[in-house]
Amino acid sequence: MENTLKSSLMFKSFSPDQLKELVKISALKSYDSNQMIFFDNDKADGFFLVKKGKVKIFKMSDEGKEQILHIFSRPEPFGEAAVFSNTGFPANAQTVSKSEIIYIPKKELLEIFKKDPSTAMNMLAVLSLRLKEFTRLIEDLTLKELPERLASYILNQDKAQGEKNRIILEFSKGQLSKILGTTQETLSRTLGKFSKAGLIEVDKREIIILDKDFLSDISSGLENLKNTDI
Amino acid sequence: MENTLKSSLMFKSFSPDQLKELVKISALKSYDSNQMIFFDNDKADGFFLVKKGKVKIFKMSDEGKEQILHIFSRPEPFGEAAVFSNTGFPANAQTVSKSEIIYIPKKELLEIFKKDPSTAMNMLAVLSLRLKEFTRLIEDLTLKELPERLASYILNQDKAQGEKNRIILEFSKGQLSKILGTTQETLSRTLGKFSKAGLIEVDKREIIILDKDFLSDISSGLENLKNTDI
DNA sequence: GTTAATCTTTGATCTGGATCAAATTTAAAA
DNA sequence: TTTTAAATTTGATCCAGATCAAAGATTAAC
Repeated sequence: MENTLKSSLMFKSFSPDQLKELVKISALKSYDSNQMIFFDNDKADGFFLVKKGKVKIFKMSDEGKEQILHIFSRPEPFGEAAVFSNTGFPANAQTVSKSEIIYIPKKELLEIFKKDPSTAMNMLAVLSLRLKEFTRLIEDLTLKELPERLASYILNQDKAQGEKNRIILEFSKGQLSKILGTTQETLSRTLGKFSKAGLIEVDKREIIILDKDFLSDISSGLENLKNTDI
Repeated sequence: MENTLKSSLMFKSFSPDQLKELVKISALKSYDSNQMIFFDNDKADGFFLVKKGKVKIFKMSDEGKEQILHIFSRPEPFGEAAVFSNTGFPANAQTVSKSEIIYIPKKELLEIFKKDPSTAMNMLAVLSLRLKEFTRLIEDLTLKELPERLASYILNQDKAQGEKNRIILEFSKGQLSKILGTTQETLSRTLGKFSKAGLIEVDKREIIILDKDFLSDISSGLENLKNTDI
């Protein structure tokens, strides 16, 4: 647990003693895959940190359509905003795989902030980055078309996985479609289009990048496949 | 200037002395209507607070399409996130009307935080609320249809303007369409549909609410005008 | 290894809202 | 007031992506 806490942006500056104290007030909980952690609007008495596994934060419409805001992995915190605004959680949280989650109660956290104001500054940085990320998400979802978003996703993922021109999708295509703000069917078709155009090769959860330049042009809106006669 | 600062969520707990000190480090600047305050990605050395007028925060695509994230008025702060994440501004800022803006430089602000940690807590609350708002914006833009968003907007605005069943639009319909994530033409048509269905009456920038219940049903997705033969 | 459950793909069709273009209306300037 | 510019409306058409339905492919369970 210490390792996870220490490696997080929030508590990275903690001394061994502070970490010990933090561990004392934290609780560790195991979750199966697809288990709900909290629901939109639930009262928030604390926040969470992923120790193991993956957690998706998402909104859901009455008709059951789902938009994923973010999928968190180790050692990212989630649910923090609700703690400081004294409101309910702003969205739903559910595991995407078997997970272990650290829970840090609000009351004790505020004590820590008092003792060590620099923690609050770290938290400000965390929230600011999150805000910036959401700004980009809004931009992507409202000003860009799906091929653009998909190409960006593939390239980002390639970078994150070590620029091997070959990525393994972290989650199912169904989940991915909900991150990209589309449906399973449309994602499937768009991947198909990319394949036929010779940009990628898809095999189950593996994607091999064949034409990075073109993919990059699509991701920045310079190119599209509309006039490509495939 | 003191009044604006004091009435903001961030500095509401400041003593007269603290306020005086804050005023000393702040700068006041006047802007014409439609003047840019900063651009997406600009380096951020401080943040802003609206003293007078209105400021829109927005993203813009290469093709010139624009999505408004928020329009701020007195005494709301904007551009704060960039200060704490040490990154550029996450979007563009431009006045929507003649405005007066208070500028608070980063370096001095951090000093204040050190002296008075409770300010940092206020800032955490501000950022958290903003985050929650963006979460709702993403939900609205991706999971709801335009009539739903428009009905919500009208009802919210009515509440904000004193529940008089009669609202005056704060800005042009062109701007409004960019808040609602659509185009001028489509907004015009949707307002027209609402009018024909007897829900509202539109006269220039004035909207009179005739059927609040139906409007409310539309805003929560319970109703739509698809089967209404108008 | 067979069966069942889950994911993914493919085909056919539909639709909300965008786009293009032109006419009106409203507001600002001279 | 008249002129000019800007904002808004209306009409015609188009399209990205959703939806519905069904077949195929993977994966997990027994």
